[in-house]
Amino acid sequence: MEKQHRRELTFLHSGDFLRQNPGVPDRTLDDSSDHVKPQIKEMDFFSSQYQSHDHHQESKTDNNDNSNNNGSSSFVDSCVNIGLNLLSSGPGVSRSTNEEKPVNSNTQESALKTELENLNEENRRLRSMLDQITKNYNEVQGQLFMALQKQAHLNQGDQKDAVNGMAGTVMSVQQLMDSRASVALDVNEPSGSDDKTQELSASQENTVEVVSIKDGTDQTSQSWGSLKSPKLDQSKNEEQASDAPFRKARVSVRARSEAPLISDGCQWRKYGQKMAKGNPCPRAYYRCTMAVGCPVRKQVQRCADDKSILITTYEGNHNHPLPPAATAMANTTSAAAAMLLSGSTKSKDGLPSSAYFPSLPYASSMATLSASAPFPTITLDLTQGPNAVPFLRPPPSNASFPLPLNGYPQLLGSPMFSPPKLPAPPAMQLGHRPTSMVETVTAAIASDPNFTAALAAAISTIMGALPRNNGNSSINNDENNKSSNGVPAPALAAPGSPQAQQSCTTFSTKACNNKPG
DNA sequence: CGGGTTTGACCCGCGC
DNA sequence: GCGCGGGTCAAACCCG
Repeated sequence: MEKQHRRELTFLHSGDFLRQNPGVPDRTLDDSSDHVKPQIKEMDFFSSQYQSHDHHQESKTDNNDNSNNNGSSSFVDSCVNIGLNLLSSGPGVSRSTNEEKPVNSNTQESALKTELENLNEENRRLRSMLDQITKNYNEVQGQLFMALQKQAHLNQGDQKDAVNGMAGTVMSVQQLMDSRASVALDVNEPSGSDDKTQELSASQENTVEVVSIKDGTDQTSQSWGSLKSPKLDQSKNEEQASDAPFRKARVSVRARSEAPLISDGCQWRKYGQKMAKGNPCPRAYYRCTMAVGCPVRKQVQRCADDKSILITTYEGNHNHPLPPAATAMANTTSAAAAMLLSGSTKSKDGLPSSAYFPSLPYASSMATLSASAPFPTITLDLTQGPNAVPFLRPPPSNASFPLPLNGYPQLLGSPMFSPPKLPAPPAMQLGHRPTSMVETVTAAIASDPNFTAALAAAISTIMGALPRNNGNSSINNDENNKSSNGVPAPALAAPGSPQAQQSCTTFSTKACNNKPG
């Protein structure tokens, strides 16, 4: 019976209103198995009304429930319209039926009562509808990612040889950060990766194809100034002014590769190089040159401990469409970043829990926060590849976010979904930017525990061989629910490099990373 | 010649 | 205030 709703969802979910329920994030895609909880936390204005009238409606409740279960399709159909009406007209939804009849007070009273009842009924229906839609939405989302994963597998199969592990390094930051949050995505190539692959070719279109929907509108990029030409200080100043406090979000990818540079689907221009303290290897600075003024920059540096590991750190938002190859990782990383920043998706420790990676049998998520880090950082450490032993780390004892992650709702330029979840802070309007489809999807993924699915998809690409068994496990609801409840966060990331240690949060597929000691 | 890289200088934030 | 380190700039250089 879900299918019937799916259609509605396809367009409904593009909006954010489904997301405005705090309750939703806790559920993941895979609701089917569990709870179709009638309780809807999301719509406050509904709930308030609902509560007040609930007793009235109890008798009717059953009817509605029945209709809900049985005649859902028609129900939903009508509800969609109703919802629209309701939004626009508020309390007057059904008023039109009986109004404007100046009568005596008694009549008015009765009329009001009738009206109230009607409203209550409608509220009930809307609630039910929302519930259904929410559920369906989650399901569709899950299916979507499953499909994407499958696609990724197929693609992987095609270019397995060429890509082999390389894909992992494919990445680009579609829209990372506006905020100071920093997300590190550590992707060390699977051991299979060959040294020969000098240029890591992006595995096209695998994975998160969904995201490949070009936005091109992203613009965002408030953070970094123009490409070179300091003269463009105007824009620079504006940008700085607008998001100076938020500009530090990052995604860093650790790839095990001998190649000096990772081809991630974007074009980069080197603008600087510097020796970093504590690392014999120089750090190179790159700017995205795929579009003029693209604010995205990246740093490339080899891990001091393991020079075979290439650490690529991305910063900024692309203000241009990305090739499929670039979008996959971009969205993953952005999702990670969003997740990090999304308070609701974190464990109470403020750390994303392992529950976020139920779909990664070989991945154990590590969430750590370094007090030394100037901003929250997520590190997805995938250095071990699929064969890595999956193990669950004991909950870290540290874990305490020095930074109020909730304070960065606009991360990744995903205002679309942020507002509903978080009280829209002024900053959001500040950095408001048109939300692209990509952003929307990304944000949707990110701000939801379902992020797991996205991550899984991307990682599947990265690793070049995602264990099929539970590609769909990504849609495990319970897991996510737990996570939001503060599941024992996995152990501290044991970043393989000093750099990684700087990161605040680390997700890793490595059993114990490449850390020698 | 245009675009990318190299590299020393400069700027800025932070800690002492 | 000073020094340090990270990040950026931009002239010089290289390459196709």
